[in-house]
Amino acid sequence: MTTRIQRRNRRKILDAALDVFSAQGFRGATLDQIAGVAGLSKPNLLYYFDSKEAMHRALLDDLLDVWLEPLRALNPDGNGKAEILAYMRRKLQMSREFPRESRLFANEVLQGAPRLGDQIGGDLKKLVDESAALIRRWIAAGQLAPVDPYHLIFSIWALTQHYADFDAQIRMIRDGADPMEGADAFLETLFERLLKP
Amino acid sequence: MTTRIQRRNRRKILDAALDVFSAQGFRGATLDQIAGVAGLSKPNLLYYFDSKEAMHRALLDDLLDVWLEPLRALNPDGNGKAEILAYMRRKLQMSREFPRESRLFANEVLQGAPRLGDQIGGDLKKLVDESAALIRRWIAAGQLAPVDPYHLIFSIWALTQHYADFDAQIRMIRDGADPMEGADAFLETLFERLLKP
DNA sequence: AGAGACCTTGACTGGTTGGTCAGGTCTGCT
DNA sequence: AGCAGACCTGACCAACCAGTCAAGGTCTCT
Repeated sequence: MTTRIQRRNRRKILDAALDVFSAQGFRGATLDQIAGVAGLSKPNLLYYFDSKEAMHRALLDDLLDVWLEPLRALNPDGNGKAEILAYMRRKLQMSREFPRESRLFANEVLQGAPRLGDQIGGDLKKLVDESAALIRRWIAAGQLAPVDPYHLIFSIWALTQHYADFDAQIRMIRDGADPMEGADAFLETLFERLLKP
Repeated sequence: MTTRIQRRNRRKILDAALDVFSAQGFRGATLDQIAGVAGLSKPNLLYYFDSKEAMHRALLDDLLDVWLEPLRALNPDGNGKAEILAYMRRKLQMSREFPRESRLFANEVLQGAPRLGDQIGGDLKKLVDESAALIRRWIAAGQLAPVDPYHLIFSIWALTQHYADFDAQIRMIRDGADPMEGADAFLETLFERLLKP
């Protein structure tokens, strides 16, 4: 049974942990930092989670579901090009709404995905393989230009997540303007032209 | 004056540091790991570099020059579309040849570029601004489809570096096959279609 | 109100890490 | 050979860090 206080504090801790892990990486983050952001004492963090690693794992477990939802939402009966464009838009929207999650994921993968290897090799791979097969069917049906489906998926990931992951760089180059200003239109054009049969 | 031994050992240390920093991030890396990879003792590392941070800075200083060289090589008198495509090819080649450097850079930017802020805000921004102006001239001359030059540059960075930075993920999805297999052809098609006037 | 479970924390511990230092070894030069 | 300077290291230190624990505070339910 979980109490009201438990729910509130677990949420506060995970939110703070996401702040810190996504900005510093797993090893760079300290429990003191997380405790500071959460407004709780360090021993109290460890009352709710067994270890620093448990917090990280809890975040990653939640993350993968959310992260893959847009890909799962591809509709096999829809129009190929429209579906891919919609997928791209959803991914871009996620970078806008959940930049911390994007950076958490990026940190993890950059370091070889030591704590995420199983799920990437399992669930994620399966979903990507299925989506690739679906894209191939769309191509065969003439709804999409013939492009490699894997690279197509990777390119959507790369382009959309770049705005969240490299936010600091883009912001400095663009003098602090919203890094994603104009991104929608640009990506729309890019994929429109790439995919036109 | 620098001796032969100094040159050899500095090189060994920076190479080992690049290995470790790019795989673990700055805070995640330890001097013991670097010493192990370099085959030198920890105090010996500190005989050649004042601190852990000095090693990191030395790497970043070297890096930015190499990293921006392809962008500097844009030829204002060349054909716009051909120049951009050539730039993309050079960037992709760099991801292939220098994946560790790419990941070092990604780690740094992901964490807000705390040790690279000045250079990104200075040299890099200046170079990008100039390149963007050049791209606009090419567009005005009808050599290139009218796209936002900043987003065009970002898209090249995103797509090419993704193969180095997210290597672990791509490798798992593609069952260990060379992650960049087919990338050249895919990106060629993508930018060809995007940029055709 | 009172009992009992739940929540919180100051003080501590053992291990790790960046960095120091005194003294020893090697190298290149005459 | 012998010397000066460059190179190297074991032993050490202070700071930091994840995690523990006993003791005290708070909430909830009757």
